Amino acid sequence: MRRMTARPANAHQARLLKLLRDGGPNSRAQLGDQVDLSRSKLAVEVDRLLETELVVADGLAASRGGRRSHNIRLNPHLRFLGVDIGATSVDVAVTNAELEILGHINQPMDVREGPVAVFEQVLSMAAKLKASGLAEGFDGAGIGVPGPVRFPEGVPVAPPIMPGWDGFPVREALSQELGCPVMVDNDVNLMAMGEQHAGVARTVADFLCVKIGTGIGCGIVVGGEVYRGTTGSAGDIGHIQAVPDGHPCACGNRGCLEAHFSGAALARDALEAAQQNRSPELAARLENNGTLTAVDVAAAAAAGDATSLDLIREGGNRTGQVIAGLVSFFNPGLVVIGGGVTGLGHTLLAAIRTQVYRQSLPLATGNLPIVLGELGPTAGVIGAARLISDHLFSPA
Amino acid sequence: MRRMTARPANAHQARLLKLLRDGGPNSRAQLGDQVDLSRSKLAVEVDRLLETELVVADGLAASRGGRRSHNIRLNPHLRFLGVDIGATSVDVAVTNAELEILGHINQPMDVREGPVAVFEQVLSMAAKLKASGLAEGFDGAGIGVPGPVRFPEGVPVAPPIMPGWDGFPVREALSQELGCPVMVDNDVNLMAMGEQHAGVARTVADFLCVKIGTGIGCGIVVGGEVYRGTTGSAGDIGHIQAVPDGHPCACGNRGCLEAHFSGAALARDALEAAQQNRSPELAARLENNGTLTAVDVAAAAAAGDATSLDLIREGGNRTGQVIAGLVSFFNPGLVVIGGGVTGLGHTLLAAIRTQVYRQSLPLATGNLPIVLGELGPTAGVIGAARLISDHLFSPA
DNA sequence: CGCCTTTGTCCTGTGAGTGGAAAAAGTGGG
DNA sequence: CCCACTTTTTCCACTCACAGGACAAAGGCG
Repeated sequence: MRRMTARPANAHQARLLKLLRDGGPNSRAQLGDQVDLSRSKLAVEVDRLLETELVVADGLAASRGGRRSHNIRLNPHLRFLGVDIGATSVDVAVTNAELEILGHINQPMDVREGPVAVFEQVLSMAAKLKASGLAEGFDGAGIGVPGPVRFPEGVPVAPPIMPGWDGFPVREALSQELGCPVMVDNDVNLMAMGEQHAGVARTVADFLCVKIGTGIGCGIVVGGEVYRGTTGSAGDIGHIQAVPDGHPCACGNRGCLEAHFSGAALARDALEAAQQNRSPELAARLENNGTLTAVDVAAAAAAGDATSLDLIREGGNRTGQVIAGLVSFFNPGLVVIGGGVTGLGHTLLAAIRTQVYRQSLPLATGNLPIVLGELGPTAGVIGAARLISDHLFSPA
Repeated sequence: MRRMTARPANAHQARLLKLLRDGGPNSRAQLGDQVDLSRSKLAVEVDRLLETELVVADGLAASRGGRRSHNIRLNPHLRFLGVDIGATSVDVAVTNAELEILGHINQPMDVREGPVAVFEQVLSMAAKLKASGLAEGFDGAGIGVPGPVRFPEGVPVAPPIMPGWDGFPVREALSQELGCPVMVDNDVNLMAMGEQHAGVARTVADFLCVKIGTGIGCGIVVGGEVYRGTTGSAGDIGHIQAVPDGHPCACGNRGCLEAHFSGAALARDALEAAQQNRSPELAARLENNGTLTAVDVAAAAAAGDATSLDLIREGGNRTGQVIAGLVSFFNPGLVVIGGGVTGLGHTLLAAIRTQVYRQSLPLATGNLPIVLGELGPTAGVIGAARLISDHLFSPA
């Protein structure tokens, strides 16, 4: 199939496309209820969208008491590629225009191998998804990288954990390879967009999305829009000082949150505990696997290992302390916790909640839910698809 | 004179009014250069504005090489009232429609006397400004209060340092008394708007404005707009923990920034230093005045008093530490320091800068100016005038 | 089968806005 | 002082988007 290249010609069409994306198939009449346009105008715009083949007719809708209306839906052949590059693994997924995941692959990988090697892998994963018949091509791709991005250009800037990526024209290169429009963003921002689109943050205008993986970052949503800061590094909370004169951090300071709690820090602490024989559970796992990761700590904690539980609680406290400060400052309507360590589950969440509710003022915490992300590993790829669809469903 | 009641009829008129407010008198042609409207359309809208008397003709403009154009300006009889209620004093000022201060009064006062007493004083100050011939009446008033505000209703919510104000219908009441539209906001937000309108932040879209007075607060500007948070308490950074297990704070926690550095904390520490004879300079001032305030510390520091300098440096360090966290999180393009303690001047600023530049990552601090506010005590009232003018110069 | 409701199409009127032409009001040089 | 050139302002005709009503189509329901 020929790939779609059309874009909405005006704000009305853009609005309609987003309604169809977020609400699925809809009749003209239902659309009319949502957009405050005259029926004639609406009909004209829908007809034009049909001409572009961005939307197609889709049979009859259920009757609402009178004549049945014809349904309209986004072209079911549209395909978006969502790519979420983490520090230690890549997620690649195909979605339809409604951002439903049709196929999803996850593979371990190390970003430090550099952009060329990583893209090779991403492209082969995309090819595998194509080969399985899910897509004949892609109409757009969103891609998340674990570091700050100069958003308009789609280029990573000074990413601490991604040596070799600084200034690499990710957007440009991938657009070339895939032959479709590409948008690049920080992985944390994409997670926030994912949870906003299909997860717990659907109805909240201002919220924070804290991702605890190999590092720690925070997506900031203001008025429904991701806020990226002046240089694209907003939300980089991993290097906020959590412990005065604490552990040394790769950034050169001491006591950074990330140095005290993150996937990497947790693995390090777990290893130490195992070697010092403070936790038989962890020691056994070390014996078995040769290494320890956050997953081992989660499993050990689930098995009741006291040391692991302590590690999680301690980390949750630190994180909660930092989040408490952010809550006072930002006064969000919701805080979402996500990322690799969500496996730590309720123990972690309880520790965070305790700190936040204790340290922030009641006015800010009074009605503040602090919850785990709903989408798990799919948040990033859904957010990536959302990113590119927002772009493509805007007037050119 | 009859007060103006007209409002712009559409977005174009609103745009024009704001251009005239921010750029002063302008010719039709100059306006045309800025608004991307056809000459005919522009002429129509200007004529309508002239009819409403919101703008008036104002003689001929300088020639730009051809026919001289007629100048247009906002009605010079328009008057806004800017009120900035602090914890210990009130500022009231009259501005014209271009937000230039025509008269400004400051009087000591204690917010804790409650809204009724404070308003009595504000109204008498406003009356005094009227009596001096600066205004015959007010076309709008902006008012800042030192605590969180439910913005749409203009009502303080759970203000910690303003007992008796919780839920008091400030907007409603003042509007009644003054007979003009009123908008209410947090004093820190108004300071941010003031610096944005006429101060150091004129060209920056995203910035923080930290006000250190009796308490500590932070105005947050995102994309040129003040961000107020879900419940209106955004920027309430005084109760972020700055020192683990530090001084007890009125809020019930320990180690809050405000408990370690603020006008009140500084006065307390100075008193202690004087009584313990650690500072002859401060002791002498205590002897003279019977009390000590931040002003005394500033004066003593200026005179070279080592203890006072230490207090300021210590406080600046604490504040800088918190700001460093906010900078990492928010990645602003500018940080403005203002409020009562700006008298502490460069010593304070240097301490803050040191902490921020040391603790935040280079990407966020690389091009980040940290400066003192330019407007001093007028920032609040200018911001207040700006608030109400933004409201009145928007389509009804 | 007839009446009612809802949906979709058509058509015309209106008002906003554009862009060109021309008039008005300057400047500056010969 | 006159003339060529510029800029500003007004005027006017034309376009275009859009609303909203009339009407046809299609279905539900008694």
